Amino acid sequence: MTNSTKNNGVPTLADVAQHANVSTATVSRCLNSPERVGEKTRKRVMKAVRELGYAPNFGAQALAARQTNTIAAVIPTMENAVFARGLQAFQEELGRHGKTLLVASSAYDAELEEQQVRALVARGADGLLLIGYDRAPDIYAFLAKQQVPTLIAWSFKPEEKRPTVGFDNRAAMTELARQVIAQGHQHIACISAPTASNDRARERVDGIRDAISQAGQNPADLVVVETPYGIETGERAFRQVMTEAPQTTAVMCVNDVLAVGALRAVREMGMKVPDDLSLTGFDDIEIATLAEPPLTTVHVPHREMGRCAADMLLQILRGDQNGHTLELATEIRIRQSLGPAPD
Amino acid sequence: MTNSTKNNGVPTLADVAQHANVSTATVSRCLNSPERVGEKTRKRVMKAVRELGYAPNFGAQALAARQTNTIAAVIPTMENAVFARGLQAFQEELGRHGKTLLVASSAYDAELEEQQVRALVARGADGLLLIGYDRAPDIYAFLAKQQVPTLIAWSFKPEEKRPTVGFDNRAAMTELARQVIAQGHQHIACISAPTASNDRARERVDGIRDAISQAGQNPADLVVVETPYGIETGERAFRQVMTEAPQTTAVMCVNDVLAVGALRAVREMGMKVPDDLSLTGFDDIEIATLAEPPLTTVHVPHREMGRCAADMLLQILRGDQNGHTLELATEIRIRQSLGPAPD
DNA sequence: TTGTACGCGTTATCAA
DNA sequence: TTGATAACGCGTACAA
Repeated sequence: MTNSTKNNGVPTLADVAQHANVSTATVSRCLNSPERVGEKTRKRVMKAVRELGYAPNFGAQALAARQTNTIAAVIPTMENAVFARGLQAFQEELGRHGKTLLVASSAYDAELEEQQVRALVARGADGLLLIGYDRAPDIYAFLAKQQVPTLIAWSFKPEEKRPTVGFDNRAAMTELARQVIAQGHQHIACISAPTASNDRARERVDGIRDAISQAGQNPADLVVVETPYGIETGERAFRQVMTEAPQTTAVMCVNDVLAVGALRAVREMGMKVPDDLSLTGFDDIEIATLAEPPLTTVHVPHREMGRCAADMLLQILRGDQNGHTLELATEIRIRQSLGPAPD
Repeated sequence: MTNSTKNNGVPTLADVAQHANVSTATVSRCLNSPERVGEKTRKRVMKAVRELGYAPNFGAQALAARQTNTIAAVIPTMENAVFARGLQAFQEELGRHGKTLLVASSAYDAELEEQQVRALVARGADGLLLIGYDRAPDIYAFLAKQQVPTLIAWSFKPEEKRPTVGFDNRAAMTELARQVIAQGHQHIACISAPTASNDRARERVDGIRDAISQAGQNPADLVVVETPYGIETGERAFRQVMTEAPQTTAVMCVNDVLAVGALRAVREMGMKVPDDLSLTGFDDIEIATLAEPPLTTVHVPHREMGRCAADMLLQILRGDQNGHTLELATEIRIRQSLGPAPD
């Protein structure tokens, strides 16, 4: 009985070896370090590989080689264009280096994220990409114990020492808020994603407060409405803002999608942007320029972040001991949704 | 020397077994079929698992169990919201059943797709999700040989017998084109993605031709400009359309993103939609309603498709021999970008 | 209910 | 340059 017959018809190394009249070791070498095999032998082996349609068994390979060439990422959701973009670039760069991407999404749920991390590590991920710093300490402990190199993206706090590629959410939002204040707005409100386990959102809100302080006003006065991600939720949140703080003249949203939702609500309520009310977003995804009027927002280099994340993680896996922290620059994009405060 | 010391400090089944004073078999059973283990023993074992931070070694598990619990998908790009959405739903449903998603994107490149498929299969994917029917026959042959259950999504042709979940691109577009023609448009043009290895795009274009035929006109007269995916490319394509066929009064795009690009070009050229020119899209993603004016388009249930795809693939993996073909309904969404033909 | 022992398909070490 | 063979960590018949 040939091996082939046993293994469901899927050819194994042994089958190839038999077919080419060499040992399994030689076949393995042909595939992994061809230069260490004689020209003639190699040709014969490769022919056998093709003829049998051989592909290595992943489990066996992973077990013996102690690595999977697989990198995992846990993101909040692929439906958010910022993550889709970043991940696309991340994957492309990984692919160039022979690595495969394993993805899971947490739906912005901390507990689910923990499950996903464990699942992906169990699936043999050689490295891991996570979004933002916020998570339970035991996740970090688990990753340390399992020795899974982990890179944090989308956040950057100078005082954090974990390997990171991201931008300073707080500083970026402060800068944007300054511009809003410079337009004479005294009553600013904020629509935010839930900040409980999302340092990106929290930092952005705090960034607004920083600017308010710097302008000599009381940051505690900032009206903040938290709501899950989505256009519709942004719409509802805006109505809530205007109920709680009808004197508001500028609404700063922590992302473009919420801002577009708010924009809709503004229209439905019969007001004009920016004449009656100014609006800002964050991320600078396509809908920011498509919106009517186009959104003032913070441009974030998502693709570059994805690409850099891949490079850095690869470097860490290679054992490079350089400082693995990279801060990317953001840029304020002033567009028509921001105007002077009405009298 | 304990096993633990050998294995880089990462705990193995044997470590847990020793820690809990049972055999490795018992630990394995605790994890995979807890009901076959005594209450007390199980508690002790699970405690050891937690204390040691044990996670099963993927390679070993895959090798022994002969399956990876991993499903792979190759999509054109995650940056296209339709795939991001579908894949998100696909992943959520898989997660509910303990499966992990492996993704790769082909950047709409047939050759790259082939590489990705081979890579993912080599990574031990238990099943595969592909977009559309079009691909080289040897890919299908390879998948058959490797016995990897494969499901096609985003397309549905009644005559194809491969497991499929999708919609009839051609019929949907025909229906939309009928509505355009009903508005009096005699000179229709089309902006399409490259049709060479993309049956979805090709079918949509052919759908327009069908409607033209049915209206008693010559389908060969349809002006078609092909261009890669993107807003900017849509813009350029529109200019080309108006150069080649200035008499055009309606431009049908094979997706919303191209349509939004065209919409921009229309504006820049000083024309009005829909007064001077009508425009349609396909997919009904968010930008379709955000555009000014909102786009007439074909609504596609992307999330449902993703969810169904997961269910069907899971069913196939389980060995269910039912007919694995599901046609989803699309729906025309008439919005303001479509108006009567100008005189 | 629990334990023993073998097999899974590779890689890597060592010798030839 | 090539071959024999021992890991690799887990699942699972089979035995107890």
